[in-house]
Amino acid sequence: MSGHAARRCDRRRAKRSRGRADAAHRVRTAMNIFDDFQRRLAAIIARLGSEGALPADLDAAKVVVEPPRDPQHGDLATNAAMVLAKEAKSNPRAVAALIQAELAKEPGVTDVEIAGPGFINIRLDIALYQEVVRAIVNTGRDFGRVVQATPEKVNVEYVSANPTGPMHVGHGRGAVFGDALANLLAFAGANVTREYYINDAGAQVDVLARSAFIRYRETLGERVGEIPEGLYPGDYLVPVGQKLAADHGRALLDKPEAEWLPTVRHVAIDMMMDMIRSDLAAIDIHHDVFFSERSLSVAPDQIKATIDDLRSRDLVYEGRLPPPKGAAMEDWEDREQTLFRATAFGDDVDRPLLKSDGSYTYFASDIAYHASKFVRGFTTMIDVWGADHGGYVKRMAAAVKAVTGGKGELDVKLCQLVRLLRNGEPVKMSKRSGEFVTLRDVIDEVGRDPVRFMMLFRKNDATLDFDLAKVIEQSKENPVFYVQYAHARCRSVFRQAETAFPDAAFDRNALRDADLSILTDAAELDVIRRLSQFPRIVEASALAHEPHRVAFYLYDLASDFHGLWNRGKEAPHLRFVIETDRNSSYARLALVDAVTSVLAAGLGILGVTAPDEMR
RNA sequence: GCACCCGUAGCUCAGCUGGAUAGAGCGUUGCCCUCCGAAGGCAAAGGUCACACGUUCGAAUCGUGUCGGGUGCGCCA
Repeated sequence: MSGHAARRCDRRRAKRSRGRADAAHRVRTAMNIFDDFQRRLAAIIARLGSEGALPADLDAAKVVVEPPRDPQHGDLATNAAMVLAKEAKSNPRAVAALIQAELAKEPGVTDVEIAGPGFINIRLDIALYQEVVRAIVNTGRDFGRVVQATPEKVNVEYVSANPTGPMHVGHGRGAVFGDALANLLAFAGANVTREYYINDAGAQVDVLARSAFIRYRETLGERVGEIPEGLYPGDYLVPVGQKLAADHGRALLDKPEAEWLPTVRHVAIDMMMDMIRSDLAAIDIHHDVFFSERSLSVAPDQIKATIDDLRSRDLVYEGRLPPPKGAAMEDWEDREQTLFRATAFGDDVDRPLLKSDGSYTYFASDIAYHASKFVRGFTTMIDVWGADHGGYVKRMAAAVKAVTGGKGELDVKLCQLVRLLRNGEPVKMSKRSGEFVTLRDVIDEVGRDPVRFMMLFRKNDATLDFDLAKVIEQSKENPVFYVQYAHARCRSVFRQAETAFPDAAFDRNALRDADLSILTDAAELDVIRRLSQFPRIVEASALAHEPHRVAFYLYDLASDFHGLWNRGKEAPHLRFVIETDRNSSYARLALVDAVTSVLAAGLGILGVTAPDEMR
């Protein structure tokens, strides 16, 4: 399985607490002027409090420092006065005046003004921005990376496709999303484990085994005809049959199903997982842990242990369930069953743990699985599911609360459907015949980078149109190439520089000492401002578990850079490489180097390559 | 019937967890290559943020309700 759905209120709460924890033990490796001023502002508010100008111990939690939407308003804006006014029993503009006077004394601040209902707008010395460029040159691709003193252990479970056949494009979206999210959280300082839950225990893998057994008989010369209804018809099982024939000869043929099925199932699952792993490797996805559902119920039965534990706390009981209204339930049989008290944790109804034949429901296994995550030290769990499993989210969230005593946090990220198109026309897929467009087909046709980038260039909960023709188009219409092209152009500038200055070096050591004071043009500052925002984009997307924000940021950065590039056409003195002006060239190359690093770092988070040239 | 997701320019979508005059691409119109990569850039036009109340200094964003679209609703995973 792969699917599932989401949970809002808890997520908000989780984010707030996470934010506080982060601030407490976070160490940055690179400058973030927004955080910097956030801290300075907090200090000012505290100082005004201790001096009696403002009440002491004001709650500054809602104070933010952010870039104003309109650049006319300066470099930084804060809502501090408006947020604090009520608690200070004063009006916003009066509070603003107090803060304004203090902010104006801060180094690097050239102007502070009060605007509108009480915004405080701050203008910064250009030199401060120029130093951002130097900081990026110094830290390279680690600009924006966060190092936490005690990294939070995060488990990201993604893909988890049934080992019964090839992955389709929908799986691919979840796979890419989960992988980018894992990269992002790691970049933001978390200790991330990438996990795949193998659904190797249900009825579906028995169906897989029976399907493979037919291919086995076929390999041994039997005419099997059409694959019976209800079994997997795809010819990807032919190699499984061949493998069984090679290993067992005719030995399995005359045995009853009960005897051959475990063997066949085992071989089939292994081969399906090999195929899936290989497909994932083709888009550079590699999990740390492959967790077998079956392993939960063999040896010591962890599912039973989990249920027993919940029962001891009165969270499992025997009872009856009302039939769902509205949905067609003609075979509904009212019976007493074993139920998890999900309603005690916000779910709509209590949920069954045992099927009528006495075996565990999928949900029962999943509870034990998430209990295992908690036992292994993960308090933060992220599950990436398909949107068709939306109805499953509440019960899983309830289960995690129950099984972790409220200490574990689960965030389920749902990925909406992918519509596969070619030149705007839907690609036809027939599941019945076993012929459908697999993820591998798409990767082979368009390549890894377009698949990864386009899957991330949309919010995860919005449906995605994936056009096979457009994603390989090499034009501005295609964001993949637009961003990669910006990186290639950056590299091209350095090749140009080496030609213009054959005797010079342009490595980090040379660039970090450049005189950056000539970087004053509006287009240059646009790029630098954008660069300076990268750390807070990383932080915000990591907190929200939304890697698409990084993709959109990169698009904006690429756009700024292309704009700057073209300025050099109208205004030759703004060109990056000026043969007669070595100092200017060094400064501009430092800027280009910074753009290169941030583009590369961001693309790295998305798992997309940053090419040196694209000719 | 119930739950969750979505509704923003003609089209496809962003909107930094409540901020100031709501943005981008495509499409339309008009410009920019003897010049670091035109696979690029600049400009114009385009909006009742589905609708109605509410919360407050302030709402596309939060709450309630309505309408419209999607997904799901023991013994599938």
